Amino acid sequence: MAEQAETLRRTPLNRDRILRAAVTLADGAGIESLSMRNLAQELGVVPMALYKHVANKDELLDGMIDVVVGEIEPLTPGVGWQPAIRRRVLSARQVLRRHPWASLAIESRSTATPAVLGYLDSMIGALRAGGLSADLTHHVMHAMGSRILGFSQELFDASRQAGRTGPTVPTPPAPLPPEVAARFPHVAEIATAAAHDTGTVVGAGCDDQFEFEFALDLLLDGIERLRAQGWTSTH
Amino acid sequence: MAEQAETLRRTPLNRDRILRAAVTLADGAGIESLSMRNLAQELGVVPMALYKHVANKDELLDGMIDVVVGEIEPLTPGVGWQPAIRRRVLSARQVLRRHPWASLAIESRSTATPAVLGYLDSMIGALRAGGLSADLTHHVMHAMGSRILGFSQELFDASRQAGRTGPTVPTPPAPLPPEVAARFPHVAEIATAAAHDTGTVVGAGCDDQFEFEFALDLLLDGIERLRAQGWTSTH
DNA sequence: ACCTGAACACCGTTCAAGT
DNA sequence: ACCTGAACACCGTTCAAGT
Repeated sequence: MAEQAETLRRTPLNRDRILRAAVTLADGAGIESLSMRNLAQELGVVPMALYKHVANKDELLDGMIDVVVGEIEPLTPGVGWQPAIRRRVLSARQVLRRHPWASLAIESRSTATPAVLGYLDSMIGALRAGGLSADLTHHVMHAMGSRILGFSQELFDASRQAGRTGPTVPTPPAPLPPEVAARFPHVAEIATAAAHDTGTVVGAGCDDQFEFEFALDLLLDGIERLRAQGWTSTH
Repeated sequence: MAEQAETLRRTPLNRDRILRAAVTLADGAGIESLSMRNLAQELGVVPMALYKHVANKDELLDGMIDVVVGEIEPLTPGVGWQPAIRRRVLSARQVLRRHPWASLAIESRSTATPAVLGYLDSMIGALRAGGLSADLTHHVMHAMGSRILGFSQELFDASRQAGRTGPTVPTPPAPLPPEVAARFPHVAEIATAAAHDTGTVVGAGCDDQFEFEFALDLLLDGIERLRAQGWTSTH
């Protein structure tokens, strides 16, 4: 990283270079290490130089989110709405797993950037083209929520832990301590009964591919059923 | 608030009083106003005095989350698993709407506190008592995700905005600007086609009761269908 | 006109001095 | 032993001084 800053020191600073460096820094050292001062140091530049290209830290985060959203694969043409949405959401999930800080950053923002709006626009277009009414599509977009961008809000998500370096260092499974298991027997039963490869219900590695696809298909199948029934909201 | 600090100044400091004051401060002034220094001032106490009762700010936040979770109504006995879960999740939603900072705080934590574990334990118990296998229950808990605690992760949630004072000051509807509508026609169609009482798909007030219940019932109905089919995971 | 060091108004937390 | 002021190591951002 030091030699990276070295080689880049004399190439002129611009918004794109700042955003890419910020994403790399957040990926590697965690979002809590991303300060204007740290980022400037990484770029071999005085902190105030950043403010020529981004108005403030919020705008920096918006730009970082747009970089991430730009990595999501475009929609596959020529397939039904359900596989089209399914593939793209799973692509978004792969991207979000490469940038573990991004989901929390997106949630904290609450204002849509142009890149995010463009992403949503194409998703809505795919649903409409698949025969869903505007009314149903509206509710479906709500019901899918953050899953549209490839992340479900699990109650306890190991990738959210501070200082995590992402999928290159998989979090070790956290076994349920005996005193916890005794106090919360139902949690314990569930944790052991269906424990898959690397985790437990309260431990790490549980937001894995299977759980995500289970929830995704539960939603997509329910939506397809509503579409086939010609469902409309009554209010 | 000043006179509140006045009357409480001489009553001895304890963990409970700190947590309640912290929740009130976060409710009223927003989570970004909750600093150890501000909280101490609100309690008429020197900042360092807090550290006698909470180890650090993270533990303070854990305690605040437990206060909030403690406000959720217990399970209704004597009804089927579906209405039981439904009622409690909707109760949790009411609670979370009183404390808009809580959902983001819960998401950022990632380690379960005893109160949260107790809540999850009783929910799992209700599902198991309703005839769901341990295997299905495990996946269901994942699929429900944060919705179990009464909040869905909407892509854009107005209540997440900094400085919001909660449901007492409802956020005004944000109409879609014409240039945005022109650039993202599908978003515009959805926003206008199914716009309900106070909002648009990218504006405020969209995470309303209807959308939440729509998604909740989509999941609960899908789950009931799996249960009736005797669904088991194949992996 | 551009760049940048110092400064401002904050943080959470440590630590040593005072009682 | 307890309490607490000052201090430390940070923040994001403003602003004025230097080129």
